[in-house]
Amino acid sequence: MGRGKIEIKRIENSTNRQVTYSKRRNGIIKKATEINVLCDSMVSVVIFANNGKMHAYNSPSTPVEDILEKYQNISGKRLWDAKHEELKNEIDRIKKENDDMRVELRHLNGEDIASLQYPDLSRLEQALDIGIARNNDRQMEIYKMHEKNTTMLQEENNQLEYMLHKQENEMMDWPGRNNPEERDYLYQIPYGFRGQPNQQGRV
Amino acid sequence: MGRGKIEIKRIENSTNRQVTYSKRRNGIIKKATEINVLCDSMVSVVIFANNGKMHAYNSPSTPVEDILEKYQNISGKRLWDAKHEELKNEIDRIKKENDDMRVELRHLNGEDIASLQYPDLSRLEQALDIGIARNNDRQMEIYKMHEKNTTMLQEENNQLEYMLHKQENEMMDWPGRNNPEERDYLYQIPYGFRGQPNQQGRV
DNA sequence: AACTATTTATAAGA
DNA sequence: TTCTTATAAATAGTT
Repeated sequence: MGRGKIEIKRIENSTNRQVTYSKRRNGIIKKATEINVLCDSMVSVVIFANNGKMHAYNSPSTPVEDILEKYQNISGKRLWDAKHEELKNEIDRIKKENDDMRVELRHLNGEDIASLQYPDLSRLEQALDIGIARNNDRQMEIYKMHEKNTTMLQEENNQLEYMLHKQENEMMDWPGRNNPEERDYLYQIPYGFRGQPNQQGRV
Repeated sequence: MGRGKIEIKRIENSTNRQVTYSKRRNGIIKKATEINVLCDSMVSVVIFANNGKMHAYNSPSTPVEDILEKYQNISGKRLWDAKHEELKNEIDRIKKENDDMRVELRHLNGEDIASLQYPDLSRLEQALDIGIARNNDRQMEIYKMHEKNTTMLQEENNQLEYMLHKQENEMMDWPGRNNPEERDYLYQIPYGFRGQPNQQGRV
């Protein structure tokens, strides 16, 4: 399209090439904007001239826009690689931490200790002893708490029984005192309403 | 360029839009190859159709080629994201594993157990007991080995002493038996040559 | 997917 | 570069 037909091969005349580049570059970018508008498609065009200068078109607000922008940025690839490298390094680091802990756990469970020698063994024993001691403390704590609760329940029970008997005695002088249904009434009162025993220390 | 002029705005007729897209897409890509050849420039064109399908052109052997290729690859963006996602998921997974082990380790060390209740506590105690037992076994094993080694050394010593006395007695009838220098000779024989005591069981 | 009348892009020239 | 313009190429509407 032009005054004459041209073969599609490198234009040797540098000035000519430069001019053609400029014209056709505009042409492509115009076409890109057009297809974007007409067909509602995302387009990205990047052209690097012979001299290194870059021109680009990105259809606006497309999901790829920023990504391609990053890539058009010279450091794009490196950024990507760096991110990967970073993530991989983190994985390696955590994996190592993981392995170390796994070994320690196995040792604490008494596995794989056939090769351990003295300083390590006694360190391990010490750790286990501390664990046992603290576990015992905690168990004792729970035991004491249970004991306390039991005592409290017992007290509650006593009080309950006392009230029951008091009620029975009082009912001797009331009408219906010989009616068993009425006497069972106390048992139907929900627990929470039967007076307020000390509730501190409950779990 | 066509039977009639069209306004550059979204083509509402879907079929029409699809056809126009297809034609113009080919046009742009043709132009891209042409400017690449004619002007020796690097070009990259990526077009995403409305329906999500992607077409792309990359001028061959440009420095950015492989970068953009990744993007122009249909799953390019998704691959990238997927790779990142994958790595991040792995990190999360390992981190979780890590945390679990850390908690277990702390529990075995008797830390953070103030909130533990019974089933867990006794399970922990059991694990610790097993650890202690195996640790003891190992320590006993090492102790026995030491004992054995000591016994062996003692035996060696006895044998050595025996040989020494035997030598002394024999030397009574030899010339130079009163020469102290000659009697010290035995002590200078390297240990390994003084007979062959049982060496099994050495560490 | 082909055709073709027209529009558009652009090669060459200024 | 930019403008001009003859002509090649692209493509809208049609089949």
